[in-house]
Amino acid sequence: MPPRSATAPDPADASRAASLADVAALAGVSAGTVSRALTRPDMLSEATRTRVLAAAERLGYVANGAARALAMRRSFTVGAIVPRFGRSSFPTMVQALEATLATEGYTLLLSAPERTRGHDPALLRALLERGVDAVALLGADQPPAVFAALAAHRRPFVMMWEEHSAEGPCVGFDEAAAGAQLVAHLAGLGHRRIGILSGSTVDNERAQRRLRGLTAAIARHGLQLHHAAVVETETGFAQGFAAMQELLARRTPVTAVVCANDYLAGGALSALAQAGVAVPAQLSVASFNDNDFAAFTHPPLTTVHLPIEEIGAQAGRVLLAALRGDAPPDNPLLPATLVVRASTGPVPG
Amino acid sequence: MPPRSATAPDPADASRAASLADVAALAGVSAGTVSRALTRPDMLSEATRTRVLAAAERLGYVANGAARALAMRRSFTVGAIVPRFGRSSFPTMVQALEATLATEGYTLLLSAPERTRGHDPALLRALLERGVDAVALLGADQPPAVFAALAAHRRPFVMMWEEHSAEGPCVGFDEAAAGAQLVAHLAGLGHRRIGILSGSTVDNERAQRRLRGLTAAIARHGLQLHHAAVVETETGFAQGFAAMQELLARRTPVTAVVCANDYLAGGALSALAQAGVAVPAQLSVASFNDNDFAAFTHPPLTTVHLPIEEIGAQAGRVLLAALRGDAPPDNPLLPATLVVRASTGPVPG
DNA sequence: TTGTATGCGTTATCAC
DNA sequence: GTGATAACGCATACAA
Repeated sequence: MPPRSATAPDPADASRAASLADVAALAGVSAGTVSRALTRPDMLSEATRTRVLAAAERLGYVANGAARALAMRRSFTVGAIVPRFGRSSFPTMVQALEATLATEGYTLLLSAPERTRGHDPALLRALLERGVDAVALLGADQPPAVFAALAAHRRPFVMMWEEHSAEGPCVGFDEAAAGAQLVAHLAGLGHRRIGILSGSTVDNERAQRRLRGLTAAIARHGLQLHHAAVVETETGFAQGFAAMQELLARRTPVTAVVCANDYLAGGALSALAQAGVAVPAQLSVASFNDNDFAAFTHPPLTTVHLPIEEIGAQAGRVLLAALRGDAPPDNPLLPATLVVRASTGPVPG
Repeated sequence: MPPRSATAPDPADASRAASLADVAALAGVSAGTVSRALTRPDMLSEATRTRVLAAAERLGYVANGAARALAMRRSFTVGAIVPRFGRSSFPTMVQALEATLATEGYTLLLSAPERTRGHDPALLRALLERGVDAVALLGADQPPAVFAALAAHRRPFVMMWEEHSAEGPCVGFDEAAAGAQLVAHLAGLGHRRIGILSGSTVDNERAQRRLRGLTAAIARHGLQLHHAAVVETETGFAQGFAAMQELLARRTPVTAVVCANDYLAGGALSALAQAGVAVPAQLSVASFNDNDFAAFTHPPLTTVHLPIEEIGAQAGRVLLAALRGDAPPDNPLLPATLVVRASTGPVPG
């Protein structure tokens, strides 16, 4: 609910923006005709259409979306709630979402709350008030009120970066399979003792799932994972740097480390370089690749590559189909790809 | 203009969302009273207020923003057009903008076009149709039609990441001063021959200004800049990697390289490490710091630090002041700070 | 093909 | 303090 305190920029400005009626007057037709000229050009005669269009052009007419939304009961706007937006790979995803929605005339209304506001149901409410036709969410880990509100307002929605949910359609990749690829690769190289640099799992289902997938795969391969070899930290270059320093300080006898993302891994590699630990001669490092610079660290990182942009694009397609009333598109888990690079090698000794 | 082809999700759904009238009926009051209960609680008697609020709660009432925008002639929405969003430091800036606007109840309507759509006046038109009360732009390098439309619709606007413009208020930092700090630092270390890894200047005023500032400072210090020592490339880790390889291949006798941002610099450092060039023993590297991981590369980068988030926050303040009808806030160029780290050192030999 | 009339859900201006 | 009532600007069903 917007505050009532603010004062309007031009409360009672004499010259307001041109309306349909203004255009109609100038063109010498009725308002209805102008409306049709703009939205169903083929319903008009060539002559009046060009006359109306010229008038609209001359007045610099821009439709009033609020009035249109009110009349049509739809806004051609899609809301997205993406917390912790500024420090992540999400912008890429969101841009892809935006591009896909734009193909059918939809505009993205982005809610990019800071962490603390991340799960505030008021965010969705704000979006609904804005009249969004559909909503894209990050993950399925939402307050029940969110799904209730979505259902009450009959708004199609999709959960991005999520595998499955009883609540509705999800777009994501198979985290467990991705982690398993990483672990299998390391196991194949002979590594038995593996460390993990995990993203912070508090209040973050995605980080939790990623960590679970890794530990499960490690167990499946009969490898060892000392809890002292798992460092959990916020995502980021700096955090990866510190986390690796922490891991080194603990002197756990791991021969390989898996990082939950390439920001972390980049920082970790820097810490290793600074500490004089040779990669992969003394320690192998592998990582999930969220941000596409894994290939350009030194040494280049072995990663599982995740199609981030594709999540946004696919999420857009899911929503568009729902908005059209079409059957939902094929929506499989997106495949993650193992890319072996120089940062992993055989066990030392 | 949205396409007319799409069909509504629930064209004539029997149970539509609760409206003011519904709440009024349930509470046994008039619609006007409900409106007041929601937006000016103090104008009502304690009794009716609680009754109305309870009714609204029970019906899960959410205001219709389109109707409100139509009646109030304002939407409490601010538009932002930020091209090339996915691969940059802009998300940080946008999140700060969003946070600042949220303090006064405004929502951000983000237009994040790909490069090719970046200067399309249709983007602004879409935002205006959506009824935004104000607009944040990236840079002053906009088609004239943009400023004309903004003026015609009397929409306050601000240009982010921009120093000065006759068109309106700008928020940015002093690129030339920042570059000068970098060059002065290198000159002080004895470097005479300097190379530059620039962002792509085609169609990018910010990259151009950054490059100009650097070359001017280099000239001022009487240093040498061979044109062969300037490599221009898209921003990104991968691009920095390739650009540095290119620079090395050219065998220009530079002793220091300045990178236009830390993504580029990170890639460049990786290329140097891979090529066996010691930093800074054989080559010094310094950089603009857009993304805050300069401290964690190996070696850590000497940078000028740019307060990216502050741009968004300040831009938000400028807009809010204009929306309030207040005088514009003090809006000085944001200061850039030189941070000397291990990647720069004296001239070899 | 075009004009007319009505409704969309709020806010705001009056009366009471 | 509260209830009618008139905009707000557009889309659309229906009439012409």
